[in-house]
Order: sequence, then C-alpha cells, then structure tokens
Amino acid sequence: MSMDHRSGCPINLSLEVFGDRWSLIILRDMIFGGRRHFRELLNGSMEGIASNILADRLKRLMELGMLTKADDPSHKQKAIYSLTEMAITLVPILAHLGAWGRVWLPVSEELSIRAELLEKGGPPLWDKFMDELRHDHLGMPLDTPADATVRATLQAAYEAVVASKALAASPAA
Amino acid sequence: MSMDHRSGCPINLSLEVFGDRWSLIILRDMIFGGRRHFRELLNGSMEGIASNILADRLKRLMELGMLTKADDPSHKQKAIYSLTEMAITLVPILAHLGAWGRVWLPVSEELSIRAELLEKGGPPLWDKFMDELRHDHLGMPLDTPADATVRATLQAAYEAVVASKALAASPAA
DNA sequence: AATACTGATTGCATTTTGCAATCGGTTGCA
DNA sequence: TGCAACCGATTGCAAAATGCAATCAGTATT
Repeated sequence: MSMDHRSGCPINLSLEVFGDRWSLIILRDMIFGGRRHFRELLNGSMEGIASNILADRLKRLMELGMLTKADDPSHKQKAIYSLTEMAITLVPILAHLGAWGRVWLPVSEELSIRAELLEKGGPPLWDKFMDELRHDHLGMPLDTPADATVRATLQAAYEAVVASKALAASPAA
Repeated sequence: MSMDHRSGCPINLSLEVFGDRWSLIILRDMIFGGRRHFRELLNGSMEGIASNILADRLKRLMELGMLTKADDPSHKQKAIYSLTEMAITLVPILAHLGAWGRVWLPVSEELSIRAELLEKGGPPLWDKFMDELRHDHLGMPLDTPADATVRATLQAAYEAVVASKALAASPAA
C-alpha cells in the first residue's frame, strides 16, 4: 500500500480514487452501458476518451481494486474487464450524482432518462441493479431470478427516448 | 451559458463541475468545517491547497453558481464566501462519498468520525444539517428551532476523538 | 511606527492531459 | 494465401493544469 495520501479524510481519499475527469466516466459506461472491452469503452463513450488515457485509467482502476481483467475465451487477444464489489457499490453515488446533475445542470433528455429512472426507483432499484451487476461481473447467483432486469429497463427507456426524438425530427418519414 | 460540454449526460456534467482534485475539498471544508474566509480555507484544509489554486477554484465555483462572495462588515478587505442552494444539496452526495470511502479506503479514525455520524443519521440528519446550512449561508429561518445543531454535534464528536487520541499518546500526563 | 493579517497575484518548474499516429498481433473473409 | 479490419495498447509531442515560493497593497493590532 502506498502511503502518499494527502490526508486520511474519507472524502479526500475517495477523490483520490475517482476525482478526475475520466475514471468515473469509464465506470459509468461499464456499469450502465454494459461495456466490457477496450474498444467498446473507446468508441462507446460520448465524451470521446483518448486511447492512451483509457489505457492509463484502466490500469489505475485495476491497481486500486476497482476492476479486474481476464482473457476473453472467444478471442485470443481480447481482454474483458469486470467490476469488483468496490466498484459496484458506487451505484448509489452515481445515482445521486445523476439526480443532482438533472436538477442543476443543462442535461440532455435522452442522456438523463437513466438517471431519472434510477432516481424514481430509489434504493430498492439500486439494490436490484447491483445484484445484477454482481451476477454479470462476479458470477454470483441472482437473489431474485427476475424476469425483467433493471439493466434491460434502463436500456429500453433510453432507446425509446432516442426513437421518439428521431420521429419528431422527421415527421414526414 | 458556455456550450463547450463534452456531453449532456448528468454524470458527465457533474464531473465537469467538481471532477478535479480540489473543488470538492473546498466545498467539504465550507460545509462541514464552517470555513467562510480565504485564509481559513488556505490554512484549514489538511491537504494543503496552494493559494493560487484556491483563488482559481473559488472564482470558478462562483461562476458555476455554487458560491457567492460578499464583504465582511467587520473587516473592510475581508471577503466572506457563502454556499448556494446548489452547493448545499451536495450534502447527500458527500455523505455517500464519505460512507463509501470509510468502507473501501484507508481512512483515519479522527477524520472519518463525521462521515460515520452522517451515515448513521441518514437522510433525516442530512436534511436537518442542510437546513442549518441554509440558515447560516442563505439567511433562511430554521424549520425547527433546534436546541442542538448537527453542526455542533459533528464538531464535538471530532474533538472527542482527537482528545482521546492525545490522551492515549501521553497516559502519564 | 512597526508588525501581522487580509484576499489575492506573479513567475516558474514540474506534472498531467489531450491528440494523432502508430504498433505487433489476431481474426474473418475472399 | 492474401489482406483488410479489428484487438489492446504505446509513443511522441504540445498544451494545460498543478505546486511552490515569493510578493503585493490594503487593513487591523500593538
């Protein structure tokens, strides 16, 4: 363990983990976007992260114990990244962060629909979602063998907004 | 409003506001440490912020609508900084952040006692504390004219830990 | 009159970030 | 068998952010 911390304050230490412009964006895309591969994260994030920064942050997040890396059996040089429990427990923080941003910042509708659903669902929905993440990333059995996943609900809501936007943009089609 | 945002995602926009190493530390010291003046923030933070960075962040946080500045009547060149409602609503996020850090990071006991109390108090305590902040920074009347403030409780708990540490270090005194 | 404190500002070296191009290896298809 | 597309990165370089020390003019204290 490196001891070069600015202070032992919980908030300061948390900021030292993801108090930069990219770490939490990467985790957001893995948690809510389902991205598991380098290229998915590189091309999938709307913010356009550079490949060297992505590589650096993935390495850093692994060293911090937030991610693990494994070989993808289907592709010899493909790596698959997984969230650890440490990262999965960020879900409530991301939900709060999204809710705060929706109130105070100029968010776009299609990108805030997930935050809205998470806010409305509250802690019970977060717990269910975290359970799904534990299943997908840690191989744990689902507590409740849900017929409809939170993940799918979030994804469907996002696509519905995008579709309605496209329809409104070209009504003559 | 400047439109140079990376994306309209709530989490991204939130990170653009305080996704750096210092902004949230300053807000932490104002919210939980009661700092209102430049020098208090400069010397009071355990992390040792540089004066130019402090000046830059205070200016930035004012432009973002998180802080306001006013003259201190008691001292002609003294400036007093106040939290806006936008900043006060960060309390739940800071509480979650502290709770997460307490679980996963090597926090020091004396610095995490506040996070612990906030965690135990939960949303009701946060609301009471935010009400106190609105009173102190926005001049609003207190909903409940509490005889004991959350602020004082947090401060007393911190001092108790520091005192017990000092006692354990020199038992012969 | 001297000293210390107020909110800053300046100059400069170091570190971090962002961007574009590129790398060696793997895969799928013709 | 050739070859383009894709894989997870790496490199070089410029720009920006950061950290540090010294300094500033105005104000209060002594």
